[in-house]
Amino acid sequence: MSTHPLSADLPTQYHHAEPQRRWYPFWEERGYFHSEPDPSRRPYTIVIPPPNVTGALHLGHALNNSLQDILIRFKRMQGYNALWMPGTDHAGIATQAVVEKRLLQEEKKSRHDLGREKLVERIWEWKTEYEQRILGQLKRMGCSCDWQRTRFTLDPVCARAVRQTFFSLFKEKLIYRGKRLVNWDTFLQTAVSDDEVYHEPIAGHFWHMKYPVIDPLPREPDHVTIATTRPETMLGDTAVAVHPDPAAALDKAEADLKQKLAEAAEKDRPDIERQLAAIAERREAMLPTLLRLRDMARAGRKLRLPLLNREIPLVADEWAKPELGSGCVKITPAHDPNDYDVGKRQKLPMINILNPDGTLNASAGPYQGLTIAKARERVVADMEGQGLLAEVEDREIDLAHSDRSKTPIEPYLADQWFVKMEDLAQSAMDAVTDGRVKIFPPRYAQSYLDWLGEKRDWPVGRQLWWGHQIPVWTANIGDKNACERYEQLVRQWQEKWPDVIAYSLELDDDDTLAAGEGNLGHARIHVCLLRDEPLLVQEITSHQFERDDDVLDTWFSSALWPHSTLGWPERTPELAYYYPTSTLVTSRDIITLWVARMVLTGLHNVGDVPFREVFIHPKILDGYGETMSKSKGNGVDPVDVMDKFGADAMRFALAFLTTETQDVRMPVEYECPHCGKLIEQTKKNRVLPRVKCSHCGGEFSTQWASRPEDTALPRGPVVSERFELARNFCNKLWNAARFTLLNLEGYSAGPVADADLAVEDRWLLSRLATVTAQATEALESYRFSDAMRALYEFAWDEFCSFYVEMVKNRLQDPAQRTTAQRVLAHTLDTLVRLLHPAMPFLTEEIWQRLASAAPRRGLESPAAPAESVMIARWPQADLRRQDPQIEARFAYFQEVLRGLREIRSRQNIAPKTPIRFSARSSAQTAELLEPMARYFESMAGAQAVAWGPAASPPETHAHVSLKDVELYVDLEGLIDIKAEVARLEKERDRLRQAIASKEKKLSNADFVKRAPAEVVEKERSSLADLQAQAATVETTLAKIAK
RNA sequence: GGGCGAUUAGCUCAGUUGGUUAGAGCGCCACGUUUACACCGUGGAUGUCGGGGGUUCGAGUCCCUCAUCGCCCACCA
Repeated sequence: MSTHPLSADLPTQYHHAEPQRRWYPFWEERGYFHSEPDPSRRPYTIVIPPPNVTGALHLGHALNNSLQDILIRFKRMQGYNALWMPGTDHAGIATQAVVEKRLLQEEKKSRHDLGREKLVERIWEWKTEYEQRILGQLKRMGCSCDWQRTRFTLDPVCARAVRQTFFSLFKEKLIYRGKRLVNWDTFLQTAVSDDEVYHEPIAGHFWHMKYPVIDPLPREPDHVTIATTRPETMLGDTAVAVHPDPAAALDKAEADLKQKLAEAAEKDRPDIERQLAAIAERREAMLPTLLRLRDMARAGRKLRLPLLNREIPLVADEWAKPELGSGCVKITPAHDPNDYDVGKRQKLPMINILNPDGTLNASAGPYQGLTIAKARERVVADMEGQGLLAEVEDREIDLAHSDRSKTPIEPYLADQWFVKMEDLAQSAMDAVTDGRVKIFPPRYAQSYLDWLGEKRDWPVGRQLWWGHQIPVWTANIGDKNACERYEQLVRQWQEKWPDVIAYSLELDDDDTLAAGEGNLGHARIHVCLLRDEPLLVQEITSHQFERDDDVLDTWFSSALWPHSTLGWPERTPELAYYYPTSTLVTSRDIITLWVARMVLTGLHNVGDVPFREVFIHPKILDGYGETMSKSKGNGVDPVDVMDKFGADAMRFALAFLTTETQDVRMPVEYECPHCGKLIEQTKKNRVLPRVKCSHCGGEFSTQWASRPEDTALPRGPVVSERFELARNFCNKLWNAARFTLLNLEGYSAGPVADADLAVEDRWLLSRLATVTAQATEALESYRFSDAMRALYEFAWDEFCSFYVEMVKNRLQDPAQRTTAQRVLAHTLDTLVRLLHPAMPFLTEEIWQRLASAAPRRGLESPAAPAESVMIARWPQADLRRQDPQIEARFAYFQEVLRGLREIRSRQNIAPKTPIRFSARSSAQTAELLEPMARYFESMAGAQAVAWGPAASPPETHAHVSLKDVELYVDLEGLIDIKAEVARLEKERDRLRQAIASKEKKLSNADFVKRAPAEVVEKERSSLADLQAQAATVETTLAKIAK
């Protein structure tokens, strides 16, 4: 139709770039993204999981945000007042680490060279750059966020919420000071969180060392043996423990093992039996010694800590397991969490032996100043020199490393602020168990509940500079009098600045704890300020209060996100209207870190849950099944995908892949900018800033390029064939629209009477009603893949492959053209609305073009369409149009059509050669099929000569057996006997096999007796069918053979 | 060590409450430019549904077990 006036403007391929550029500003300018509280309408609200400003978004984010936008657009079309609250997260350590790393690389400076203020300034610059980039990526994706409300977790609105939350928790004594083992990164000189630590097995040793007993009595051992993988920590030892009742402990261990043995599988038994034997042996060999040591511990006997010559007690504590090692364990309270507990129970001193840079401090005596590695060597050598090294075993150790610096982690205990979780956790658990918060898929509720159920207190401090600084000022207290003085002082301040200051006292657990340089434990008073009242700050600092250097865990501010973004603690209209929000869309790895904490802070601060429903979506994995992350280099920039395939294709593909159980595997390739060929992305090349094309040898840069010599190269985008299905679908839809538009000449709107509808119209409208209902239901229950699949199949297989083909004739017929146009326009209109949430740009492009070709649309009472599909009404499933009889007719029609085409194909009959056929079937089926005769002509070039039970095969024919229909094509002068015989023999074999299997089933007396009668009946009739088919095939074969 | 999930065509995945001969897309083979679309159309080939056991008249689907992979949590003197 190259002569059509519109065709020049309608290329045969959909070009995504132009519509993407055009329609986003169109929507934004009209304010469609913006929402204001409006009590007359129901709100639907989503708060974005704020992306980290660490770097650009990857495909995982693209998935997360595509789904949110699909929901928001869907609900907006359904008439909800839809708000999608956007924003970004400061992401504490992650962001600080990337900026520090860059500082080191580019300027060879550490953060200490720069100082706190300057570093934070640098991070803000980074944040500004990446926030822009992230928001730009979201816009390119078509996200319909209310940008006027964009928040950042460090902006004043969020900061105020953080401050208020911290203050009230502090005041309620839900924030307290405690000791916690921190993962100290000696390279970055900062603590890193547990999830930024990875374990790597390295070859290490297990050293057995002897600690002499001081003045052993007769019959007492003169030393105890302990074992360790970290011998240098002995310098911080303050006791050795032995079990208080080793005999009972051994009994229990034995009983447990026996229990296990009883339940164990055959192959595990030898191992358990070995362990049991070991315990028996131990009881024999070691129990007397352990009992004696226990008695010595009770008697308060002391050991001499070698090398430092410190006296340390032998204590009785259950932490020492008689079934392990020597049965005795060294206690280093300041460097091991379990030992810390022992230390507290036994009131032991706690000696920190480390400096922040990982060297040993003064507590290490002669080893002061050494690095840990050096100290380890020296300690081992010195112990050996004194004859105190009993044994060295080789052993593989799972050593903790910092994810940021790749250096080993040194654990030590430090003062930390904790949030007491007992009641808060319980409230969050209740919210899920009683259904106020629903989690989809439901199995994830389990991990949520399990994690909260442990009610572990939440350490909220981080030794960083980037974040919300903890609003606590601390003064050391010298003595009891000073304590009273301070309390009095604070009370005065409280009178002067009511509700702005709270305080707490931190007293030593025990005055006998060792104090001094580098050691833990002294009394302090803490004050927490709701805001930085200048006079008050001046006042407290003048009394030797110093502000805590640490900042809050980044999750502390994100925990408040649903209410802080709405203005809490102000009682804003937004908070009243939009809170609780409707749906949270996130990934499973932060259910505990984030989702659970939002629920508990929401309940604590606002008194209600933050959201009604949580949808947990799959994770995007690379071709190796690994999650995408920056450190692995396997992240894919959605912009690459959108450049090549378009935003609509990317969104549709991601939603199409979002099933309930399966992660999304996404093997990717580089596309060479020189030759256009694809190069597989491997573990090796995915981290490189430049890659050499294996086809043409040309070099190109990747997303990791930062040096000028790399960025100067042409960029090789990362692509994946997994988007092709969606890209092709976009094109298919575009062409369906193109066909419609090219055929709407002379279109006039007007009501369409049922009597005017052709059979294919009624079929299409019936299917459309069903698909509308399916898609709506699927989206409402977060079954994105089902929704996309239903629409894809309807659009492609039904609308394009059948309806469009069938309607072509009628469009040529002036008498039928009008109705055909109206149905066509209406269906495209509906389909475009259904697809809009997933494919916003393409659907808007079609919508706008359709608006000029068919300015009024609809079957019953045509009306002008909305000015944008984005604000058009979501289609209502018109269930009255569902017509099972028509659908049954079509099922037969499609089958016969397929049969005709199959015969044509296997007989190599040219498409233009007309054929004639007979279809033998029941009268009922014939009645359904007969009216379709003209479509067999137009769509398969086949003319029907006979229908019904009496239809007989022509002399020479090709045959195919369909459900309820025997189809014969007259092959007079056309037959390819060889092809037909081969085909029929194959068919015969297949039928024989099926018959045999059915007969076997039906000859099974149990089956006939026990299976429901209808199932048996179905099997019987199906067998009869198969036998009839087989008979026909046999006769045909016999005939042809002649 | 505990928990969750996965394992179905060469690849990536669907498969409702167990019930005819297990599906899709890509890829592959053959044919085809039929006036929306080659990012297309028509047809075709391709599966011991991870292994083993069990329940059942009947198992891809339910139970047990083993294996492999992934994720979460805990621990590692």
